[in-house]
Amino acid sequence: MGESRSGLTKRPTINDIARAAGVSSAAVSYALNDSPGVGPELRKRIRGIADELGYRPSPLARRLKTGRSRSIGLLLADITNPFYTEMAGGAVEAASVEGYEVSISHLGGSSSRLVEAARGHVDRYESGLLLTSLMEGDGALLDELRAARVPVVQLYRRVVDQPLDWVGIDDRSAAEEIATVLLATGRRRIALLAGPPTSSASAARARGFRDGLRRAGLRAVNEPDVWGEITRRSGFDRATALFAAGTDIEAIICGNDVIALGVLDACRDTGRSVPDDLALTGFDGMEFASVGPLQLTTVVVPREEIGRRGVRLLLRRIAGEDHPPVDEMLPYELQVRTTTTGPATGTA
Amino acid sequence: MGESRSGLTKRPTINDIARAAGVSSAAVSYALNDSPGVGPELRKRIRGIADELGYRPSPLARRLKTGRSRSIGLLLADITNPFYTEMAGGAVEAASVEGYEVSISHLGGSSSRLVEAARGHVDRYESGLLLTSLMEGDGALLDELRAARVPVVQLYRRVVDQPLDWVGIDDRSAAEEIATVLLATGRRRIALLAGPPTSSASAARARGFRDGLRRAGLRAVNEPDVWGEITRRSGFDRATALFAAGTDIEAIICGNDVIALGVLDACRDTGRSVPDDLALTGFDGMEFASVGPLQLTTVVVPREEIGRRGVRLLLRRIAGEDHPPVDEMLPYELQVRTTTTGPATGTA
DNA sequence: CTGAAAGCGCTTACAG
DNA sequence: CTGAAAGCGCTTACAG
Repeated sequence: MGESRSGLTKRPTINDIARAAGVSSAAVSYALNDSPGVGPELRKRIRGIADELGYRPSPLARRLKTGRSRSIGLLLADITNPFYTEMAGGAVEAASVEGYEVSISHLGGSSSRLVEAARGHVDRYESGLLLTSLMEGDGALLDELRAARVPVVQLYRRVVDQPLDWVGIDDRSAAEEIATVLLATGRRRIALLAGPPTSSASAARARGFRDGLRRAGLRAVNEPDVWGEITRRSGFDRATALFAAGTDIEAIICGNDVIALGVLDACRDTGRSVPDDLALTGFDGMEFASVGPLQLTTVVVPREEIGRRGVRLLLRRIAGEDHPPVDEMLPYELQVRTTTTGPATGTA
Repeated sequence: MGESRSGLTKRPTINDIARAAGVSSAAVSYALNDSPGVGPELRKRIRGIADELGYRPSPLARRLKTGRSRSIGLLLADITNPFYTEMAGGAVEAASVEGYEVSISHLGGSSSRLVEAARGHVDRYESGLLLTSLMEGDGALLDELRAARVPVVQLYRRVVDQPLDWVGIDDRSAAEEIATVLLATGRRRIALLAGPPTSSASAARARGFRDGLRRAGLRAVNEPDVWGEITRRSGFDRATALFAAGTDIEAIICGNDVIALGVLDACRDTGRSVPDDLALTGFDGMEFASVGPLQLTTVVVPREEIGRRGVRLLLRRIAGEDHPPVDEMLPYELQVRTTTTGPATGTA
């Protein structure tokens, strides 16, 4: 201690204020934090000096000392995926209302970084975690977090049998509904391009699609090879393969809107028109599902609301509420648009 | 309420290891950080104990002590906007290669939070900042950061006259090119729906569009009211107004793809078909610019690469390189697609 | 009401 | 080569 250093941009600390005010640094801390321990006029004087010096508290020091923070972590597998960034937007908004900030990390598509990212948040004393894009294999991480008593909420995807809060929609029901809508147009020869079975959401949707078909006495023409990635590329490849195989298809049910985009690419390449030659359904209700000539029949998932609810659930856990795991199912909206209307080729 | 220490799960610290090994905590620090100060066999023993205890260093303590971090901050005005999240993806990737992490913050659309978010990164000893969505009015923040000697790189948008690194494309030239492509189809009565003039990118694009028109002896039919927001809503509203005013238009040049989406909505509502009734150009080259029947003529901005280059520029500054501000202009790609082809109504 | 002291978990000159 | 000590910037029992 003693001499002040002449750093180029040494920021003022609590000690600088204390020195200027002729009090202890503890008094400064009390004054700045509305804690008892200093009288009103001293408090005022200290605050004046703090303002004058342009003092900003060090969040690092505070966290280190208290072991707490008004901050939650949000893990994004791919920051480029609007499905999850919209949840993030809702989460940030809801958190900010409660005076929490959310620290977002992006795994760059490599799920092997999930564990290390989650630990990073814990190591920074984040008070809870919002987890997205969970896969079946992530149970070990959830076990670890639970053992460490870190509050966690699963957003949309989940790991089965984990006693942890979750918020999402009833994927199975929604999927059954959209299949039913499609069947009502008379199409019978239907292919199914689902997501990966390791995603709880994709699995539930596939179950619903199949339930819907079964109730009409049908099964997808490409059973059991219905699983794949939820990328545009995968949709394109799988649709192209179906077309090339000469399978006579009247409709394709897609596990999500992005897959449907890939199918549309394949239709364009093969000169098929939608819905005349081929009907199509998506899932998610992304913004691009409705642009100009393209009007995809889909299920609108309330993504922002999922983010907001996730935060609220998490904050209750952070506050110490102790109750059995909550499953929060939000309402969804079925959007029936032009990719399933228009002339049906089938006769039902 | 009150303080609930996560007591149950006390994480091991350097001191626990020291105690277990019968050495000082300093020795542990040396051993774990490859610093000299401990012999090889002691080092090995200490590491063994650390592993055994499941030790993870506290990033907070380290930052606080050293005042440094291998972490950079990335500010996103809106995490929901794919134009910028793709830059973020590139940035995270490039940073990770160099052993840096990037801490992403989202301002929820409120640019008043920009200053506070930027300060937050600085307060956390982030070693540099990647700034996006900068507007003309953000000069004061940049001044402050420069005074504080915080390395900064501007991504895409910039504030004029700021002696700071920047990476982007030549918006003016690209805009002139796309206007020229449109003019080559014979359309003469053209409207311009630009972004806000306070965005350096929107302004440069507008300049380029106008240059292109001027070279053909034309000006936009809606001059000088060409400015607006870069939202789908704004595109819809502005196009609807033009249509309602009965202005005879053969084409609309849009400041970006999202605006073009709104124009497409308006075309759909008014029964106009693209490009027969109305030609259309976008800008950005977003993924949704090319889905099935919609094939928008646009300029593809290398978004990921901008993120990567931004990181590299920033890391050089962090490493202490001292040279005049760099303007890094990346190549772009003109995508001429169906919204400008097809029957021209004009005669050139 | 007030202040001195200890300590969060590290790193790093500095002596031995 | 080794370890003791100081300190990063805070907070919070604790004693006066």
